[in-house]
Amino acid sequence: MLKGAMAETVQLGSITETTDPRILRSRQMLMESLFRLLTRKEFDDISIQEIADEATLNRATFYLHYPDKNALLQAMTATRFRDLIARRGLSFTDCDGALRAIALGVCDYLAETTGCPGQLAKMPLEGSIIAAVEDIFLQGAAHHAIVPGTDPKLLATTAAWAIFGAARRWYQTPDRIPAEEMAAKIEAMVKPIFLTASM
Amino acid sequence: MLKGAMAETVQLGSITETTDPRILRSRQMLMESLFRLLTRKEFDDISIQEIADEATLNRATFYLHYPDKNALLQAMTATRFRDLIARRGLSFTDCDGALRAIALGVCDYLAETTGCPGQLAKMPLEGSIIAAVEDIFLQGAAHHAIVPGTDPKLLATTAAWAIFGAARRWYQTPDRIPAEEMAAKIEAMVKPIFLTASM
DNA sequence: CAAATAAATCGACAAATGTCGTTTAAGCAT
DNA sequence: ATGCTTAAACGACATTTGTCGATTTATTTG
Repeated sequence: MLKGAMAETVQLGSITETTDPRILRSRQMLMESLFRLLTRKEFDDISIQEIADEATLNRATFYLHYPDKNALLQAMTATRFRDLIARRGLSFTDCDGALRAIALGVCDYLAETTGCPGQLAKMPLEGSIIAAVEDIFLQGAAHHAIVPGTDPKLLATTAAWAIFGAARRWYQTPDRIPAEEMAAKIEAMVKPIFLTASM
Repeated sequence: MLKGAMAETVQLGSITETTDPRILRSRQMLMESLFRLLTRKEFDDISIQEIADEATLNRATFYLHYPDKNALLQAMTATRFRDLIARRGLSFTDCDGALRAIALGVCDYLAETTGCPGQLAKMPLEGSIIAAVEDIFLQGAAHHAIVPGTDPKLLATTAAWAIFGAARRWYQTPDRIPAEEMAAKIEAMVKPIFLTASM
């Protein structure tokens, strides 16, 4: 898979900020197209041609922005999840109960976006959601006194994976408890990770 | 993607045990083929035809057992990781330091199996390794006094994701600390999850 | 405004994917 | 040993994928 120039910018890793309205517009339309199609069909049954058609873009244009379907799903998920968090004004700067609020955000996102719980297994959302949660933690870490021997990145990663894993299990459970209740449980489990001393 | 009969048994979820030597043989050969090919090429660059050829099986036979390449990778990873753990005789029944040993197992598995750290990002190993770790925890839970309000499954899932996430970060880090050292860190972070009271 | 830059379109291509119906042969039960 | 069951092989098919080169069109810069 030779990855091509891909419109100058890269999706994962360090992003060369783009202002070009054409690029922004194309990517946005692709993400919205996929989202719309997902309400009707399963991810696996959606072809890149369909996504391009729905976005009124040429198929080749798709490949100019994303290497494959998964990358688009990834990008879409990251964007939508970040928006959800942003709408709720979570930044971990207002540190109180932020952990619970983030957990709740993940639960809600899974519940409102993913159609069928069984389908979740196939979708590679992990990367995007986990990365977003990780980022929030890291932002928060900047506002805290840094415990000497501790690696904030490792803590953020570990906590993010723990939260996502727990939320995922919750969502896949047949008869779920309320999201709020689950968020409280997650908070209780994950909080101690951050209190890890002597590392 | 109509999933077809798939040789009577299913990969994920409840597995209808098979004794038929033909089935066992085919699956084993496919897993070994993929492993061998992975030492030479990247996962993305391996076609199903190649896997089938390497296994001296027909391509159609592949689809009799796995819906796609990812499912095979998943199965292969689960099998190999379980073997690694089994070779080390880890069962969490010998509870002391088992958590650290499992963390070490995950680190070692990633390091010895995955070729390039950057490639890891694309591979959906999560499901398989995490599921295996989860199982080990659940086995262990059976040997412990069950704390009333606690859900062992949730704890197992959360801890498993935390461990995998941490190990994954470690493996992707350019200049890694020794695996043993990392395992100790992971143990320190994850242990408190199991001590969560009042859930 | 005009020229340079770069994104989007178009058509085409070889390759890979996923699925079928049919045939061959291995495993299993009586 | 005989026959039933079912896995594996085979060949074929329509579709999707990923990539190209060439062209058109939109944006930015000077």
